[in-house]
Amino acid sequence: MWLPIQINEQSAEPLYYQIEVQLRALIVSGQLAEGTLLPSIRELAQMLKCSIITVRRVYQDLESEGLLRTRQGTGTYVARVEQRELDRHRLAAVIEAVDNAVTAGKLVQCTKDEINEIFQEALNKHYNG
Amino acid sequence: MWLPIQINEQSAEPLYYQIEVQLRALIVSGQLAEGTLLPSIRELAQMLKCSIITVRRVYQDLESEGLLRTRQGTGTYVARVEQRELDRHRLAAVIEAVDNAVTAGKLVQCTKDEINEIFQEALNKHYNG
Amino acid sequence: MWLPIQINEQSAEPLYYQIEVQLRALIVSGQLAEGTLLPSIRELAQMLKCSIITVRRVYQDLESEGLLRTRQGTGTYVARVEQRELDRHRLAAVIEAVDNAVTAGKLVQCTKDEINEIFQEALNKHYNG
Amino acid sequence: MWLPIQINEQSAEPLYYQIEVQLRALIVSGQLAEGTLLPSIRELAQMLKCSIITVRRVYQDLESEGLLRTRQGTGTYVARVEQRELDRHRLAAVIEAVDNAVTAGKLVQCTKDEINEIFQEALNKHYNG
DNA sequence: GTGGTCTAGACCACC
DNA sequence: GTGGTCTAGACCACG
Repeated sequence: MWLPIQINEQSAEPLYYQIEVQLRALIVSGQLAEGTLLPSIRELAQMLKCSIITVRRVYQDLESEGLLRTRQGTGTYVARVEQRELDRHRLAAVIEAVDNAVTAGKLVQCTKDEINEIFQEALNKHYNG
Repeated sequence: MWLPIQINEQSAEPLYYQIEVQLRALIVSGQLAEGTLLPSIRELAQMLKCSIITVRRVYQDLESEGLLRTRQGTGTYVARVEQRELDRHRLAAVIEAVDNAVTAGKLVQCTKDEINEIFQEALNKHYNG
Repeated sequence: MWLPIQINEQSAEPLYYQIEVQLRALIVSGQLAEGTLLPSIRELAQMLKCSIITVRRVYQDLESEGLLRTRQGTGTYVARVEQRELDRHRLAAVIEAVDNAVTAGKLVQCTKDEINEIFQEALNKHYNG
Repeated sequence: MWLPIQINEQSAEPLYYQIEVQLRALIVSGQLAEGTLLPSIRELAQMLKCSIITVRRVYQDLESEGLLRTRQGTGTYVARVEQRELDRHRLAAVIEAVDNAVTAGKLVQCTKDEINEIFQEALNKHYNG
């Protein structure tokens, strides 16, 4: 089984965190359906060329968030989560990132229009580019 | 001399980083004019209730960015920076934060409208709230 | 032949252990009489939708406790056990679980009354609810 | 700084779990007040004669439960938690253990009186013994 | 000094 | 085969 997860060696972000963010996104956006069996820890470690321990941490963190479910001897599955909870998870990270951006703008005394312009530019770059 | 810098103990961001961001914003947005004498390292550390080491790091970082200038025995001043350079600095952090937010949105497959709505909400919260 | 054994997929307890506890309870409480022929390993595995290995482990464990007896080619039977031995088995698990509960209460400095109240509530929930 | 934590080498319970249970109990029962600085990871590892990693896991788990707060370079503190939340934490483990005990009793068809008797015995043993 | 990340590798329990 | 625990040790970031 293959997962669309990219690791950026250059990034300052910890390895485990990069993986976590992307795997969480796959789950909460419904690209990995409830009940899906994920690759084993060893497999994913090999795929991502990182240590078993790093993958273990990812699975463990997401399990403690209630998004994954592991059973010894069986494997790791996408957990059953209420739709409402899923939506909350899905938008939480976005809302926080947007809030950070606006806060950064206010800090350097951007006007509402000024920051909105920057935002529309970014939006066009990502969605039309 | 007082500086409008707030430290958030709860935040996961390192102390030095929180201070750096805010002090940089004060400079590049013109709230601290060229030539202004900043508090001494010891004074600022006392004001912010943090370690001297932390403040030293902030001053050093901003000096290496060319925003501050330290004179032996006199103190630390806001450096002379070209207006063009200043503008670049001013918007750089905002642009990056905005880009992060849009990237986060794309990761969980938000539509352009969906993320725009979140953004307008944040904008209203911060500017009209 | 049907056995009233429930598997809880959500529980952290290993599969084999859940089955063992319930099957043991059926025997020591007399709900499965001495000499009763149990389902074959394959049958029970099918009934419980679990692995044959898991059921084999259960039968082996209970046989080594002297509660089951396997005859080559015939099947697995409830063994002959002295009444005294049966009673000991029957209460052993309960006594241990109760002891754990009281220990947990002491750990967080519950008073005798406090923990007794919790216990009476649980008792009412299970027996009158 | 000393912490009243006992490790049972013989127990089947994982090391990290034994430590977690006891440290959590110290916090939620108020024996470690809000804001208390805990021993450093290295210190506690030495005190308990276990690996640094084991202690790290304990601190990390309790932090993700919101009971601890760590800051790099500073140390690990008892977090600020609402009293209501604290009470919930405090009794949750007890309620669960008591429920398990009653369930175990029902499984072997104990009467209400029978299990109550076992419970009162345990209570007397622990509190008057 | 503190905690945070990542590694390699051993051994056990479960299915 | 699977995940779970525990170890030792290196290196980095923060204060």
